[in-house]
Amino acid sequence: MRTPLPESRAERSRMAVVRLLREQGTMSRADIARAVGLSRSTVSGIIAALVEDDLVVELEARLAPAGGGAGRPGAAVMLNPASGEAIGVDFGYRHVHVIIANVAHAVRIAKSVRLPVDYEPGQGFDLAADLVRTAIDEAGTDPSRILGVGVSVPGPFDTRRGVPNSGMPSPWSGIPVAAELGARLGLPVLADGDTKLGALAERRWGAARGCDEFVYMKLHGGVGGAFVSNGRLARGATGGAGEIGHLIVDANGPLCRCGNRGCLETFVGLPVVMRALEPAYGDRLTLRNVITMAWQGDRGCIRALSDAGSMAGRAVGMLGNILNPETVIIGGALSAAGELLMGPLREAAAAASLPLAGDAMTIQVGSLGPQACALGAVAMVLGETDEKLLAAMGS
Amino acid sequence: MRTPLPESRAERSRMAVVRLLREQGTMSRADIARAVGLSRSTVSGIIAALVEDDLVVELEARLAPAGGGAGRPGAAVMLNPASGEAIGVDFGYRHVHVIIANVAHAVRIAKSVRLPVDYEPGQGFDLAADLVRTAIDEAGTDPSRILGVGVSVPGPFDTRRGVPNSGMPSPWSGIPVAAELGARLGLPVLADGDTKLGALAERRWGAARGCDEFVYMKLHGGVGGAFVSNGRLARGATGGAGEIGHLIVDANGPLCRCGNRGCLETFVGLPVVMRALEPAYGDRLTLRNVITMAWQGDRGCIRALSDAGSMAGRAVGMLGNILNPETVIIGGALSAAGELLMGPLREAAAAASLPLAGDAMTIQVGSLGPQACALGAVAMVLGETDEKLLAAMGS
DNA sequence: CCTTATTTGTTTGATCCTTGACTAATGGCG
DNA sequence: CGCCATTAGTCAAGGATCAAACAAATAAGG
Repeated sequence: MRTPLPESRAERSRMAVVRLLREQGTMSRADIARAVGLSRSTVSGIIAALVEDDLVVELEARLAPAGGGAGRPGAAVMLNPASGEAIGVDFGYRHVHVIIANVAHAVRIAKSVRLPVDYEPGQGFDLAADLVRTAIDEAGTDPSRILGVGVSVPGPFDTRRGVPNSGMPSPWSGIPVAAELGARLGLPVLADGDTKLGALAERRWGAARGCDEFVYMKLHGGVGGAFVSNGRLARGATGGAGEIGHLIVDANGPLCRCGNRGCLETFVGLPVVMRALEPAYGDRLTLRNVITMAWQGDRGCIRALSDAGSMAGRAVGMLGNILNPETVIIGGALSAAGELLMGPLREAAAAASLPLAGDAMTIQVGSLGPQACALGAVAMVLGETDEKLLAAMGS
Repeated sequence: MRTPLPESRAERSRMAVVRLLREQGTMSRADIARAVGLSRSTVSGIIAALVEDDLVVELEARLAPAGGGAGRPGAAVMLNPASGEAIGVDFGYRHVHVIIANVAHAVRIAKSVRLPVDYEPGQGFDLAADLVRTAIDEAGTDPSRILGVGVSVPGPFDTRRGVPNSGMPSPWSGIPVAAELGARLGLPVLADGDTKLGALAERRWGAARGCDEFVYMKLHGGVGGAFVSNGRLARGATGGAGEIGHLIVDANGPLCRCGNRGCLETFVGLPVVMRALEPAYGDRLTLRNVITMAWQGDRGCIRALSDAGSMAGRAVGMLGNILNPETVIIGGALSAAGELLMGPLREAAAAASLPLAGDAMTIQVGSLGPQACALGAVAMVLGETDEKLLAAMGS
């Protein structure tokens, strides 16, 4: 009775509800009606059909009514966790992380493998494919229930053409990531840049939950970012929106590989911080060491983190003036330094931003830690996968 | 047969069509169907009803089919120009402009009055109200057919609270602009910041027509801006998004009233340019003089414009890296200098932006000139006014 | 405790919209 | 020139959705 793709109106409504539940987890019928713009009665019918097909389950839990105070509480419904799983793959600059989460957002398994710094993408794909297969195996997931694989790629990503696009020479340039990994796995694959996915994850499940105006800043090997405006992730003309590593914070600063001076990336970012400490501490230091020592009171380590924070804060202040976000989320490895980084960062941001923007802005550490990008990849799959789940529903 | 406000589904569809026609001007039924997501048959019915009510007229003109090549051409329909008019009021920093345009986007009348620099808002409201009444009179407009009045206010504007909000002391701070003018005119009034409205106008009718990723930069008394991302104007948490006057382009530059050094506004902007020329040329110079003399080859004037362009370009380059727009539109009084400003601006922008962003970005002068903000105010009214027109339709 | 106000979920007839088929009008191709 | 492919506009039949009314479930207030 169902045509293959020419989604009927009913099919579209059904999908809108499923997608919403994938993103939001658990809601009442009335919540859903408000969110997708259908009437309560229509949503009731759709939910009944989905329950009939075992795609949705109704919990005994009751949800507080919308008005806050009085009113009959709603019945919580959620996607049947057994109805699908999504895989997130995060290519870091020397790791690959893989997680599997079900449609209820529960992380079923998380694995990780170390790679040499500046590994070749091909090497990464092979390893990631192995890791994904192992994870599927260990989790005991039925491959037919996998909705898709989301991939997080370091650096800017041109979503329209589907390739990494840093604008500078890089081994990742021009590689059709989704196709490469898809060929190795035989699964549908979606790809995007790490910063955009980190922002997506923090917005859906982390510190920026539900926030429609925010900036995500990733202090990691390089410095990247992304921002959400009007509730939608900005991509720009070629996927470069939000990339703030080359914001100029000091016109007389050190030379950057981009050809300018004083880019944010020349002050902040893991290699720069580590190199600053090398003369005094040697080259066996890890970031973890630095943070531990700083907390124990080591003045040099404190200063290194504080310097990075100040410069990042200057950039945050300028971004605040331009984008006027409600909140700024700091992610990436450096964010593990906590207040040692954030104190100076906040101070510098306040100094550099106008009261109009600065007073309205909170700055906080991301709440998802190193899993942020892999979770974002999962969120992308849960948010964008379409027919798969519905096609599996039978008559 | 019609309930007052609980818009039925049909009513909503009807409104969507009307609103689309207000924005787009003239389309075929098939175009409308694609744009609002209804079927051709439904749109046909709606148009028939609107024609019946004299709100829409069908032209003899035929529009080329969508596929480009073959196919039956569509019949052009547009809103009946006699069915409504919108008024735009632009408070400049020493002028008030008023225009009246009909729903077909035709400017029926444009008037302007000069004010002392830094006039009081109250004074401006009184004058503007008089000017609007005169304009309505001269145009012979029936007041009952006026959809609303849009107001452009200089500087940042907090749309959520409906008041100007520069974050710095200003006579406009905290004044409920729409209410003030509405009380004087007895008409529905909408207000927003000049830069946002300029961007809106350039997007709808000007150089950024239909562009979903662009930045608008207004080089005027101060320096302001706005940007569109994902096809939607960014407002930010408190209406400050896009305000780029305090982007720091030279950390060692002159002190700015905002408390930082080297803000864009300390290099570009009318007063700064004029003051730079004062020692050599005296204080009787006007911008118009400067531009004329520059075109005639005066080295000092050329240099003043070129310096402003370079600094603005640096900011454009940085904005390009962050926002990755398809195009950047330069508006405001200074943009009248044309290539004398734009040449150095483009050069500096190219130097400051990464290839990823810079190669994808065109920079051009706005095409609406000094009327941009008033037209944007009209666009806001045409885009956001709702019931008024439909309520007037009778049975 | 009982009433009132509020919100949820369900039912039903009416309405709006779409699907599919048909005709009209054009460009491209042999 | 005549045929085909393509798109626009219209019409009838069948569905999807909604509005209205109702019952159920709670909080707040007397």
